[in-house]
Amino acid sequence: MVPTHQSQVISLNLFEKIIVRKVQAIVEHAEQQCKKNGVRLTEKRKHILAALLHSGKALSAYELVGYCKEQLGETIPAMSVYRILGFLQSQQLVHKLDLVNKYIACAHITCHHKHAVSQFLICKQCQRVKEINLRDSVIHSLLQEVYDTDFELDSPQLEINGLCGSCGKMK
Amino acid sequence: MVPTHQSQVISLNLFEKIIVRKVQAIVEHAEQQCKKNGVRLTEKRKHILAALLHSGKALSAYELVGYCKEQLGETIPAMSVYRILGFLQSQQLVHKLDLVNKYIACAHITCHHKHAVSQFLICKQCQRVKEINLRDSVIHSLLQEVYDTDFELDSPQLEINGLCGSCGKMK
DNA sequence: AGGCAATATGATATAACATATCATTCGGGA
DNA sequence: TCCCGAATGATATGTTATATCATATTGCCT
Repeated sequence: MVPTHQSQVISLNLFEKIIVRKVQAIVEHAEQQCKKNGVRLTEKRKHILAALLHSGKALSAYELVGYCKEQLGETIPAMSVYRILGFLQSQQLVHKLDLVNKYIACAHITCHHKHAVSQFLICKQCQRVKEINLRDSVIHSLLQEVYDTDFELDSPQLEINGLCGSCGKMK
Repeated sequence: MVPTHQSQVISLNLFEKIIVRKVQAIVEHAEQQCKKNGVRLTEKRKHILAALLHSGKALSAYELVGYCKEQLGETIPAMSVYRILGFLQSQQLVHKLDLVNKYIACAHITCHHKHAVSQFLICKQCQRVKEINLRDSVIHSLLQEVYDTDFELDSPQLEINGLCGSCGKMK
């Protein structure tokens, strides 16, 4: 069933409201975490984190500058964005994807358990990113094999290019 | 036993000669391969490939510009280096390491068997790179698990940061 | 050999990503 | 309230990469 234009608008608005509320909740959670760690999640930092959460995808530093300008009417210098991203990374609230030079909000901010190092599947078509945790057995054999070649890994963060389900189907 | 200065010099020269000869052999092999594929490995392209092989590590495009200038007395514009790197990648003679924005000669140019997609272990201290091939079983379970999350990988090229054996020992 | 088409390279400009450094402002405790 | 340290702003510059048009080289066909 194809929805009418009218119903699309309504459901998009609803959807948007739900997202905004979710983002707020996550940001507040992050703020508490920061307080616990003796650091501050300032307004600017909240804006950047919220922007990443809201966009739902990986953004470059300069894309974040644009996002803040357009969505929040706030001009944040690129230098500040980089500093803030650095801070958010130090708090594990954001991860950098070196494969595409973009930044993404951690998918596990509100998880209470200590979360493992993640693997990232990056869709090279729509740029959406899925943060997954491979099974321990896979990680373990990977680490073991790398260790056997006389290399030490600090962490099994992996970034892998591919096509997500929906882009794959469109081929 | 600590070698004398004199013997060090001699062995370094010897070592260097052996390396140079090896590089030549690999470049010639690459040239034959290219001919077979109906493309040309021009002088400039040979220089870039040889520079990568000779350095034994991953280099950025601009580092290659410097290398050619210093070692070969030849000034190649950065634009050309990028184009040549693109060509070499298309021929699988060079791989790009997105994690560090550098380029490395393929470790298997002279192998006759059709070679698999590789994994790269990148030492974040000395920048040396080890190109390995994980066991099929590991790759297979990795691919399977990614597939289960509704993602398609085009290739299991992995880039992993860590410390190589010798840098690890120095810690 | 001569000329044509395709390929390769040069030159120049500019975009995209990132850091260094010094100045200014903000926030919270004595 | 004043002071200190943390955060942000402003400016400059470094690094990585691509776009585009001009020139040169190569291989091929006649």
